[in-house]
Amino acid sequence: MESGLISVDWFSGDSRAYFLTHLHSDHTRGLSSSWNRGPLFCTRITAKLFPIKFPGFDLSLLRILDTSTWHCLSLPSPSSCTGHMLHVMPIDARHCPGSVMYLFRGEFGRVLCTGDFRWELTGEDAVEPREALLRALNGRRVDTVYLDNTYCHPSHDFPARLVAAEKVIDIILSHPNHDVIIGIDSLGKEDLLVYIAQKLNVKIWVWPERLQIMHLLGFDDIFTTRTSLTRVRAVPRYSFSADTIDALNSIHPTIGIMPSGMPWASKPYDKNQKVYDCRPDSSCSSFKRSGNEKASAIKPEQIDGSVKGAQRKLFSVPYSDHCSFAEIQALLRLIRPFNMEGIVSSSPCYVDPSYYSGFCDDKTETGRMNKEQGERNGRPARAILTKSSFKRSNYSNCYRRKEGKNNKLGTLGAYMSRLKAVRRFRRGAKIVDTISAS
DNA sequence: GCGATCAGTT
DNA sequence: CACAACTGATCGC
Repeated sequence: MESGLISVDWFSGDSRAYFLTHLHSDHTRGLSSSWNRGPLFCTRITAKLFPIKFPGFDLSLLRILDTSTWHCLSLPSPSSCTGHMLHVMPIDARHCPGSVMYLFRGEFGRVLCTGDFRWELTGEDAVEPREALLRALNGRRVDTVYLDNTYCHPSHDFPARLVAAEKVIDIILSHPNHDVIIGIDSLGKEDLLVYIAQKLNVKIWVWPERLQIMHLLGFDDIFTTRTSLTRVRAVPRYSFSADTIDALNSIHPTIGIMPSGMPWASKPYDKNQKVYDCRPDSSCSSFKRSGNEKASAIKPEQIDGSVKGAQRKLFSVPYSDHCSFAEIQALLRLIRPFNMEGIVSSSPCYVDPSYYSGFCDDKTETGRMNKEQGERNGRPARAILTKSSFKRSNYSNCYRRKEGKNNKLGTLGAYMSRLKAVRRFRRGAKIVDTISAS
């Protein structure tokens, strides 16, 4: 007999409590305006944005948690009359407004669910999350981390966002008479836009729904929906293409800036090369390395010969709201997890994070499995994280801690026994508590 | 109408 | 090339 205790970014199953890391749609699968399965924990900012994403949602279900402090929760046990006591600390994930990681402490040990996150090594804002995590762990290790492994590969090497933002400023300044279109999503990249507004002393146009979000986030004077007030406009990324730029250029000279994409991903791994090429003629989505174009450059005409003109006006800047490989390593050095699970496994170069990061103990099942699997398959991937098998199965014991009390985590005989995470259908984890009620 | 799924888009 | 985050079509109920 088993049922769920807590779920993170997973809203379909039956759990005692639900935790949401942030409001991007790939983390809210199963949530809807009519959702009412139980208490839903999130940050104050996420709660504030909830009615926009889910109009009519029963807000009395929301439980707001402050970041960087421990919260003690008593949850009814899924399968026994005794309650479960657990502690949770939300830690600013620096991914998008309201985003957090959750550090849980309970009979199951210490579990960190990162959600999507960025872990920049420099900058004022990076200090508090790091210190909160250090304080919370107090020298202890994390038993299991569910990791945002989006860019968990040595080839994913890109700068801090402030550096990328400076690139954007350079691009705009070198086109003083152009209109500027920046592709963004419904949440995230606000810091970039604010930076542009302040550095260049301009307002920034956003579409009406986005203005509403900006106001909820407390940005009152920077954004506008009046096109006449500014030459800089942020538009929905999915409505933004080379064709759009072409069309706009028939009216007025316009450049486009994509603060994401992943131009750095096409760069072959080479630790001696660190080139961030934002020139338009290196194409909007390719990475040309001086002196060795053959290796990685995708010529504009290879992408679409018909829009070569527009390609020259489209700039890709490596402004990422996910960790670089180095940042993932930095986090892992800090938490020294016994086990880890990636929450994303869609990239073909992707694999289990521990394969590249080298942070799972070789002693652990996870670490050993990865290495064996990698060698067997000739490519470093672990079977349980592949697309086909990842969808609907249970992976009992796949990440059970090997050291300690013979897998027994806690005195009630509770085992952390199952991870469910789904690839692009959802990026969440259900932590299921199995009580061996004999 | 509603959730689940799939096929697209930048 | 393909990512994250998104829209839209289709399905069964």
